[in-house]
Amino acid sequence: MSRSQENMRLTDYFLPVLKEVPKEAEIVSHRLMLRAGMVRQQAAGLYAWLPLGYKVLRKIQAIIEEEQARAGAVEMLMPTLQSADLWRESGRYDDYGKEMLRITDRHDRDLLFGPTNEEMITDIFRSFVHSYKQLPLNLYHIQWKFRDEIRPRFGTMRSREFLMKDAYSFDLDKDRAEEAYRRMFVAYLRTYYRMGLTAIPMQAETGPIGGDLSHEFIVLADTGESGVFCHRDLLDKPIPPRDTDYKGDLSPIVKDWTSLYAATEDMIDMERFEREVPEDKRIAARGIEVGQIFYFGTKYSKVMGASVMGPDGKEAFVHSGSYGIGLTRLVPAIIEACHDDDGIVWPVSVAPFEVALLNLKVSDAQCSSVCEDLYAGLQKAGLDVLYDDRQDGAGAKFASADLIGIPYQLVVGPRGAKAGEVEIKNRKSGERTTLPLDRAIQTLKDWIEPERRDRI
RNA sequence: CGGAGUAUAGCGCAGUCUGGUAGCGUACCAUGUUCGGAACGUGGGGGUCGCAGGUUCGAAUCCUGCUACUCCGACCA
Repeated sequence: MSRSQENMRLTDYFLPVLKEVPKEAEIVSHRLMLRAGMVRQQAAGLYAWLPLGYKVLRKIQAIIEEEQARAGAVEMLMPTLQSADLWRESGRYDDYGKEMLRITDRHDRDLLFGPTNEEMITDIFRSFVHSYKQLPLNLYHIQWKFRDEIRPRFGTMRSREFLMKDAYSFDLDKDRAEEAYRRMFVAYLRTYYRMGLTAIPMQAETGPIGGDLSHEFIVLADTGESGVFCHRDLLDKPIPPRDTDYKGDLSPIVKDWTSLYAATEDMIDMERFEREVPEDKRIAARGIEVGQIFYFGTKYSKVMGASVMGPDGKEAFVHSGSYGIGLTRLVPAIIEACHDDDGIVWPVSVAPFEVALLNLKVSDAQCSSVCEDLYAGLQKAGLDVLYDDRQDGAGAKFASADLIGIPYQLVVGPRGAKAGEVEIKNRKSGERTTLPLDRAIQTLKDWIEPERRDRI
């Protein structure tokens, strides 16, 4: 599993930071994403991902892929456009409503821009899988979806076009399908934790996708769109470790996480909440939904004829679930959870760069030569570094490094360069450490590597 | 989809009421002095004033229509 290493000199990069906030931006994550030059709105609910934002998106994607693989899901890629016929089979072509973008091609064939992929994956499954021996199977892809929201808002939090990971599990019966559900449940806990988020699974409505077992994963944030109620201890529950045996029984973990009451406002049973959660443990807050998992049984396999031969020689419709994570929503969700007055404060694991090397005086030969050596050394040490080699003054460099939220700033000024000293600033704590030049790289390495959360 | 707004330089805004050569800040280019928290001086470039019609000698400004975007509500990964 390789990390994306894309070191960069700022003078070669494309980072259009804004001093002023475009007036359309309402919530803090949207404002910061625009100011940090991460995205640009191209139309209502449609965003171009600029290099810095795209880099974060790819780091998020890499974490999701690692954890999906760990849980046994297999990655593939399905097209964005789908045939209407497939959706007529499931009956959803008429049910889905105006949220689904319908398209006609030159031959007058009805197409749609996929809002989700249950039909297509079921079609693929039924074409190739005919035996229980090929189960369990969990296929997923990370692909752009389109839902023609009545009112897109909050930047990429609720955009019309959005990038989503959607996984689909196939099992012989309900018990095995619930095992698949638990594998995704555990994978999700790990996925969000690795991104520096505290996400709480909550009972959820199953919505238009249908089914009878579902959890939403919610990150607490004041700007969240849904009201949530839960037990405080859920915030500190231990995350299942990387060596969790996904082939083993995961129900103790799921039971532990679901034993404490947690529900969104749509599902809340106030009486039960007050009965089960002691007053000092009650949290009533707002949250952002960053994922949802469903078990929906044979809902699609029946109507679309996806069945396998069982060990008993009988043909059975497969039991399925679907498991979504909105990547383009996760980016603002992380920012909502991780920012201060000066800008974004990225967790190391999703930061576009791990270190910002700030050359405070490019015109000073010694200062620049020290920076060049550090830049080469940091790359060699496997750190993801952005070198601010612009001609600007120190203040501008501090301000933009703070704004774009790089976790560590390695600050090199002419005075320090002469004395053989550099300074490291921790973006989150604001703490500054002055240390000898020759210890800078190793120190950063020692601080950063554990924070990547890729060994937990 | 109901309600409310906005549209003038990349971004933030003034100018519109009361029609008369389109402005400010910032960003950008050149240049000099600066250089540890978004430096300063001097000079410079950039706008069919959202679009289409109309009124008028003359429209950013008045009138009509359209479009786009934003906010509040109902809906949602």
